[in-house]
Amino acid sequence: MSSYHHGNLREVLVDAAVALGREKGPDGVVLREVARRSGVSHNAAYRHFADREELLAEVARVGHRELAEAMRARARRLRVKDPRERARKRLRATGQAYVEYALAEPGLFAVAFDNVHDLGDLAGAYQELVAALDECEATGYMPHDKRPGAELTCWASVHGFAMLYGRGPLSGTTKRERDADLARLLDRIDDSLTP
Amino acid sequence: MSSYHHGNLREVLVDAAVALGREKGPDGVVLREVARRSGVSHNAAYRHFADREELLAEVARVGHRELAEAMRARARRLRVKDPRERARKRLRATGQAYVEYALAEPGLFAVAFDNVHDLGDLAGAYQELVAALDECEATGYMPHDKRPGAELTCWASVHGFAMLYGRGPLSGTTKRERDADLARLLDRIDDSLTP
DNA sequence: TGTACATCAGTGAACGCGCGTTCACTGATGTAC
DNA sequence: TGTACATCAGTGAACGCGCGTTCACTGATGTAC
Repeated sequence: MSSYHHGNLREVLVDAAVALGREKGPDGVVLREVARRSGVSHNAAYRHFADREELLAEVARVGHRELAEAMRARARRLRVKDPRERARKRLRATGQAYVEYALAEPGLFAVAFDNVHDLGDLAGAYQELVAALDECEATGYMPHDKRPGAELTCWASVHGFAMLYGRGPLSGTTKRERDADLARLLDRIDDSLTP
Repeated sequence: MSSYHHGNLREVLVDAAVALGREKGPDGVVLREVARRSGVSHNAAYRHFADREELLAEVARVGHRELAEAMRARARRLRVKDPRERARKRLRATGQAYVEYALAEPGLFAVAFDNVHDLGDLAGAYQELVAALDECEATGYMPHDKRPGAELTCWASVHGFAMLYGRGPLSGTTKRERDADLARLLDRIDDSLTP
């Protein structure tokens, strides 16, 4: 299978780098280890990437994509008829997916978060939040005057939660308790956006 | 001044390490650089600390102390008579101080946050938040059923904000806009905790 | 169909860097007598 | 008051580590004729 001319070494390298990112976070994505895992000499990567940073950016892109997809997937699963109730549930699902992805993939999430060069890098996830909030407003679940800037307050809450319970000071919390805390956080977001 | 036997080298080392932490964050606290800045050979620190981690823990303690003090100072400055209004303002002040410290001292904040070994390390700052929330409840500003777990939702919001606008993806925001966004975040926290 | 040759994708050795940590040491200090 | 000596707080050299990156190279591939 492995001829001298590899053919798809680039993909293999990215895969290995992503795996390292998952396991060890940003500092774990080390060129020499990536090469080792790809069964290739330690400088072969330079045929495909200018430097380490370029490879890391590729890993970050995978993280961005996965996060956005996790959020979309969860929204898609919703089966609620009443439009306002649907909007509410969708917003919750969005936040929940964000936190759960960050906690399930702390390494990759950290790489993704540390390597946002353009805000567009987060467009996928961000647009999912925007859409959820738009739906809340459109259905009348959220009053118009609460709409401006709602992205930022929601994002901050949910992101902070992920940090505190992920690598942070509350990482020792049991899953049971953490789930309850997350539910309460989402309740409070609801409260803050409704009259 | 500097005799061979230094006398207060330990303090000098901690000061240098704190300065490095402020400037460059956790990875910047490097034993050899600390020694260089203290005008001492690179292994002298081993007379005072078992290893790098022990020194880093000391830097973290300074961060914890400063954060707590910043929060206390801001609460002390309040001059409001009406008890409920005072409680409300105090909670805001607490959150604002947290964010402002994190943004003003990103390096030290990161060291402090990364080196929480015991939750008690954050006791100073945490108790300040607890006290503010207790006052909100005691004065009837916050209904009793919103009290449980309020620490966590407040902390998450404010911490997430600091992350997003600090080193994070929103670090490019102007101070003017950031202040407005923070004010709105605090508004929403208010909304979420009041009937 | 066969062959010369340019191009491409790998290799292996080496460089320079900075780090944390350990070791045997030495100069300064304080204390017992 | 002076001196021997234990103790302590520094020093300088060295080790081993792993990294990113560069260099001259070589083997494989595809193409032009």
